[in-house]
Amino acid sequence: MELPGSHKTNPAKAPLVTSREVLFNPIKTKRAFEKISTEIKQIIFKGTLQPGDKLPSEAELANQFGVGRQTIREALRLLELSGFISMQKGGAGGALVVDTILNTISNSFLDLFQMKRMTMNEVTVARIEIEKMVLSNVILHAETSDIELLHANVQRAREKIAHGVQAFDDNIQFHKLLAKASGNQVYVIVMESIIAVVAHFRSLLGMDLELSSQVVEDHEKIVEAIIRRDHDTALKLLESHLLDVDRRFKGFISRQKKRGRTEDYF
Amino acid sequence: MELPGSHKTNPAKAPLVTSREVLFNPIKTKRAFEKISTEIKQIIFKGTLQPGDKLPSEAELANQFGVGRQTIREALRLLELSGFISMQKGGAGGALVVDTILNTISNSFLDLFQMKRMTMNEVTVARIEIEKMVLSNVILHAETSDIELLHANVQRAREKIAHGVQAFDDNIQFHKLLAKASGNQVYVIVMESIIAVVAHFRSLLGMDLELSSQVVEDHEKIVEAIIRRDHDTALKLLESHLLDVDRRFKGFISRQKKRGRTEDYF
DNA sequence: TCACATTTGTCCGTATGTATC
DNA sequence: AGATACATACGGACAAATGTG
Repeated sequence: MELPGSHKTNPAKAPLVTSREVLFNPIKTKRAFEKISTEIKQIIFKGTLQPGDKLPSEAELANQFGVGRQTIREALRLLELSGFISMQKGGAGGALVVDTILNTISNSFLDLFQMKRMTMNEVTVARIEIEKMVLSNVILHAETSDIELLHANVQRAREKIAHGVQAFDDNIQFHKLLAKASGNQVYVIVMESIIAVVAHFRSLLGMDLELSSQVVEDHEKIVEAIIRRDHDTALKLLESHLLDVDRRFKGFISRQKKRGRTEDYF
Repeated sequence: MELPGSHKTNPAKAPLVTSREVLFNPIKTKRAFEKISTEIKQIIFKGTLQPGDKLPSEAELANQFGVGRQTIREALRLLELSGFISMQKGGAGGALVVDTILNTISNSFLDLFQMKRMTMNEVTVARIEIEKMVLSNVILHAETSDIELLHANVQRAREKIAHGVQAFDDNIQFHKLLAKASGNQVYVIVMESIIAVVAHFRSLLGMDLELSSQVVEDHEKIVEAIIRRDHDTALKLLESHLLDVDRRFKGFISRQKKRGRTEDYF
């Protein structure tokens, strides 16, 4: 791994224009830790540093970049929150290159919900349309291996229900697998984000075994329709499934409102 | 504003379970700056701190939380990158509460693209389907004020073209306005993210005036169809517009490949 | 099992640049 | 223009965690 040379106190504040085609240079003069963060990010983009690799220790990075350790640490915070590295304490610890960017996006999406920049109603409406679109793609060109994953998911969930255990995580996972089966990463990301909000919301409400059981049944029928490549039936099943879950959500809410809870999510 | 009391050296590592329904507490013991970050985030969620408000100075925050300034700084980095605050240096400076979460999501989405976790082809395919869906919503229930914004956008772009100036930003903005006109924030976010990738890609290629001009013409026709509430025509126009832009992208790429550039985006 | 080395996490003091009044 | 207040950054120090011999 190669890291750029050192330059203390930022001599003469050189332009340092490596990017091309940038009209109107950013107003904000980049701070040292930002430069270092983007520098390391570029190295990861280039593939020189890959998930699994380890960055040098903070002290060494400070040496190589010619800055203090505090600056390095703030740069690492950026990379960590962006999903590029994960920190590990102790002897053989350090900054490990990972790729959890997807997670980062879901978290920010959830932040938007908690900032009340979107309502649960908007999420539901968009979710139904998007998920139907995804399902169309799945039926058109899903690989059998992906369909098998869906099938396995439902089986696992069924067994849990049979043992009186909730299948919360599996039910969430089902929709992620659906997006994956579409073969388009963009859908995976969008679905993951939307599902994060739904999961958050559901965990606020609490789930009972009966609902979990109903959900698994719905999922099972959808998978069967997918296997038969029965486009229309699959879409109808999905829509009624999502609408049903939505109704249950709203039922929970209205019952809670009567007990004094006034948070409005819809 | 109220900030929690101080407690140095984390006495006895108390469970501190404020969240309900959390089975399997997180493996990673939260670090001080993470706790402080989520603490402040909660205050913002609650509405006690709103965009426009200012946080106390780093020194004061360090006092109130009973930690060192470095810890506060790292917490502020998290909040800054998450889009909750923006730092301002100088006399009356400090941490200003803002809401640029949307921006954060677009940036991460772009990161995924640069990590080659998705291809330009996937983006285009998903974009066409999603944007058609958005447009359907626009025609069904867009407010006239939103349609006027679309109209004004096209007019502004036309004037720029007439003066021989590119309308890059306006052309990008058009699609964001379209999402806004759908009335669903979820679509706004998804569109913003996808458009961020498209804009990045386009800036890599460079644009000529002729393309910009063609784009504006397409947009204008789409707006006209929206005003007439002509659903089918609008969707057809949009699809051919997006496919056309995609063809031009691919044309650029194949010409560049002949000149030795081998980056594969599709 | 125990000591040791390494590395992150945290604190303090200090200096500097910068925007505001 | 000068004073002030603040973020930015450096360096040294110690605590805590974790793997290793």
